[in-house]
Amino acid sequence: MFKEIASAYQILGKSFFRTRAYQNASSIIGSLSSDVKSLWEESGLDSIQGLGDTTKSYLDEYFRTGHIVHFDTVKSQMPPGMFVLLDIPGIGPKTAYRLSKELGITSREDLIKACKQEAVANLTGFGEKSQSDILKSAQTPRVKKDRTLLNVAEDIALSYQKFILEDPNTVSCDFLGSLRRKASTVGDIDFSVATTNPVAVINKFVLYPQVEQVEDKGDKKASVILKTGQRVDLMTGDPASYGALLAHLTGSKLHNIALRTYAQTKGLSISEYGIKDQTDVLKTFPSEELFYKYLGLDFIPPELREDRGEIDYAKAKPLPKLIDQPDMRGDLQMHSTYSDGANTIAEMAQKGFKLEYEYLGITDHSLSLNTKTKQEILSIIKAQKHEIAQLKYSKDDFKVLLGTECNILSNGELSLSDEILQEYDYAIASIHTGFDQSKEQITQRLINAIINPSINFIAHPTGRVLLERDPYDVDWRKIFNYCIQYNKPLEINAFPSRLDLPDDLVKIAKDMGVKFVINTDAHSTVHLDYMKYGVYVARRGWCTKEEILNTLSLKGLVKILKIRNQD
DNA sequence: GCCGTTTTCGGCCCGACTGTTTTCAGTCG
Repeated sequence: MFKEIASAYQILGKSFFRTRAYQNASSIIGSLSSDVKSLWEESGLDSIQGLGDTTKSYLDEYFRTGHIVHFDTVKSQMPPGMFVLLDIPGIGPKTAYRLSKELGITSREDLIKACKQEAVANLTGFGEKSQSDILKSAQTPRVKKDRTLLNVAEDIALSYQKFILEDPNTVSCDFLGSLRRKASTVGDIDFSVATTNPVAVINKFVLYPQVEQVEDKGDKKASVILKTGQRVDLMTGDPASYGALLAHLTGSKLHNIALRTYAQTKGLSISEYGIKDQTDVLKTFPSEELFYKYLGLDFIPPELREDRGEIDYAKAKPLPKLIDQPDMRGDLQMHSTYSDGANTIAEMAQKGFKLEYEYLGITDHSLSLNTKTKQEILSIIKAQKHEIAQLKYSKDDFKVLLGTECNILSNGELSLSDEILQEYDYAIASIHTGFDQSKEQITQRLINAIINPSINFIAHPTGRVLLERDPYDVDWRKIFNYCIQYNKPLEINAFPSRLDLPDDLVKIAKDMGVKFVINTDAHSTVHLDYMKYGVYVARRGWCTKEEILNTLSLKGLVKILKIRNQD
């Protein structure tokens, strides 16, 4: 909606900067990891940087009434159909306006017809080439999903990177954009290459066997579409000035804008080639470290480059030392053949040992007292404990814990009694049913679990499944306060389709004082390798190892997390 | 419309690529 109003303002000749403010609002809202309506309900949007009073009042109006009167008024002054055309790549506000105004086009189909009838090429300012480009673009079916899960994008990018590195002209090759910032989902897959022979590298780039079609190919950059549907962009740069190129293309867009605005206050102008001072002399930087240093800033890790205050922070003091994957000493949520896992407890444990963890917790889904008697459940727990006791490892400080993932039922109760829960070394609680309940109901269900002394932490707190299922409605500020009061951490679920809590809620919770555990929720030994994705989320939430409890030794963990049966 | 290390007015990120309008406008990232 904000993007549409920006387009309309552009046509109406409103101030360029006012127009851009609407584009910025659209970018800011689009770059949030959480749903803007949830944030509105939490805090009145004050936690979002960059939205001014006007924008916030429009959002407020929208969430209260379902529409924005001012927006309706503005849009009614535009030809109908203009906004539909804005979705077509290559068509911006001016083009959309002219096509809908002068040719009466109101749909993609109209546009295709007009191109075929040569009507577009006859407009002044348009020619045959424009017409055929527009036709092609309009006929290209919308991609099924415009974003890809981070782990999928990473796998694709690693193979592609290997291919690019085969070319002797490639000095180095890096990921860029949302992929490098480790965002939970990735749009385009972006690469940069440092080279003194960009043409050779670009020629290699387009020959990758997985390429379906080459979209653009110039002297400096190229774009292709893969058979799997993703768009991949390559940007090349000279090794001597590669630092500024990396910074420019890593973004985010909002970070770049903030960085350039900051540079201006020092009389400096930043581009992907380097930094110019007031005498217009370009200074170049082979590395990003030198680039940020020249600006008087602490090096900003890519995960923090989201314009969430990182520039002010890097100016004033060193940025927090973010948690790193080697800090992780254990994994506390996974499933075995006792529930829906593919591997046995022994196999999961063996893999955890190989990952050099100090401890690992098996947390099969809880059995229900509806289908099993208490005695049956207790005997299964006994069997699991026996199986764990038989495990032997070359290092005697590796420990396998027995936990359970207990359902928070729709009526707010837990699926197991306290008496049974106490048999486990620890218990985690999570919601698997009743997703559609009201915010009050879901919040209360989570609170019930948090205040229960048998529950050690809450797993995948928002319930979202990326690209598939929205999170349920929760009063997060209230939950975070309960977590602090009852000393209960929240899980950062590392499973790539969950990544839950989302990074922006992690930052809010962290700032309030909430602690976390990062777990894979593995359903097979292979999934235990997903830990890194949870670490990325924690990094994007500004977490140091101090906020993540499973960076502690077993002894420390037992004490802080109140793990049972560990004398 | 937004915002503050020249702060409540006056400025606002920077460049590549493309097509067409021979010098620039539109779109994109």
